[in-house]
Amino acid sequence: MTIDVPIIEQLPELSNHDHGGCIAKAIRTAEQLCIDRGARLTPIRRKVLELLWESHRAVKAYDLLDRIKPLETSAKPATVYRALDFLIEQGLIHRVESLNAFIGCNCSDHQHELLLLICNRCQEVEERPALEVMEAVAKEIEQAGFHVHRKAIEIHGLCAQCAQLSTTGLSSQSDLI
Amino acid sequence: MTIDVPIIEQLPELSNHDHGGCIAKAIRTAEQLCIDRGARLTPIRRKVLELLWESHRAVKAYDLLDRIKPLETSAKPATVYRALDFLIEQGLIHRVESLNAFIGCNCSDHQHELLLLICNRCQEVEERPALEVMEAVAKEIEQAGFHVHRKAIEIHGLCAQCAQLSTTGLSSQSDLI
DNA sequence: AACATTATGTTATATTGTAACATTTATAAC
DNA sequence: GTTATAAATGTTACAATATAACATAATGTT
Repeated sequence: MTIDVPIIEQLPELSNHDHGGCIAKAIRTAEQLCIDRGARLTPIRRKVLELLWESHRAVKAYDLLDRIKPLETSAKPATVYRALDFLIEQGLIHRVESLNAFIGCNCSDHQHELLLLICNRCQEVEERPALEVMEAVAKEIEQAGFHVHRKAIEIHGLCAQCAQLSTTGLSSQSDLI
Repeated sequence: MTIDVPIIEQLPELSNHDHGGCIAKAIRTAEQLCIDRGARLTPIRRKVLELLWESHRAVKAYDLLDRIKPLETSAKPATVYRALDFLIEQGLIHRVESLNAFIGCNCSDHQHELLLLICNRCQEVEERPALEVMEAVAKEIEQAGFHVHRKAIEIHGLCAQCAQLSTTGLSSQSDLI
């Protein structure tokens, strides 16, 4: 006999901050930004953004779809991918290339060149502007005569808290990806 | 009436170097490395490696499969993915996360932390050790208390030669990805 | 030769993402 | 307000990417 608990419930929740504040702020920011740009944060787009902000984990498109279906019975893959496309265009979310997944973007100053720290244990993703990294990348690129359109800098490993757990012997075997 | 030419034939070939040398060297290196480690560079694995070295472009798994099928009629997706897994484990190729594709690795000294410059026009991928970038990343990560397993640093844009073509007005419209 | 290990064959299916066209909803022009 | 236009969504179908599970074959070890 097994107990059928969604995997997400089994993961450690390390965002021990007022996450409600994160969500509220993200939505408010998105609303204002869309107003300023004359872009339309429709109910579907808004819902996808909210779902992405329910945690600091990257979420897969079909997981979003499963969450939306009960609310919007007509939702299909295209529904979700279109909303994601819109949110990416507006810089409100990021695609995590190495996970085929998406996260809300909290770059306060709309600086969209950043480094993602992806924890293989708790699955949380931290965005860091990492200005010195960006400068070093810019230099390297200039040397190569390359002209940048887009950067994806994704680091996998263990976040500080999960690394702590590992050294204290509480780790599972699944953190060595 | 259309002429049915494989897309790869329509792309500019900018690797105007002795590419045969690249291939030969890569295979020789792989052979020696596998001997040293007691790993088996079987015909399938070797063929996949050779195909990845036919250009400096990232190649998709199913394109590899199409190329292998005529030679190994029993080849299936798993055939290719297993070979790719092996080659990645051995550090002989890279997965390009942002393309879901693969390239031969030429890090001479088996330094496998590197930056990929991916040209959106000619599709060529340049690996660069980018030591200063890696140092900056290491610092940033240390500040975050993060423990690295794996890095994916992928820059999309135009390589020097394609950028040149763009400014001289020979560009297509498809290079702004 | 017998056994264990590794690699490959094979079937089926899961996951991720797009194309194409129809319909609806919102915005702009009159 | 009605009409024209554009934007967004609905819908169907499918393409592209990837893995699981188990069977068979090849290789290495004793």
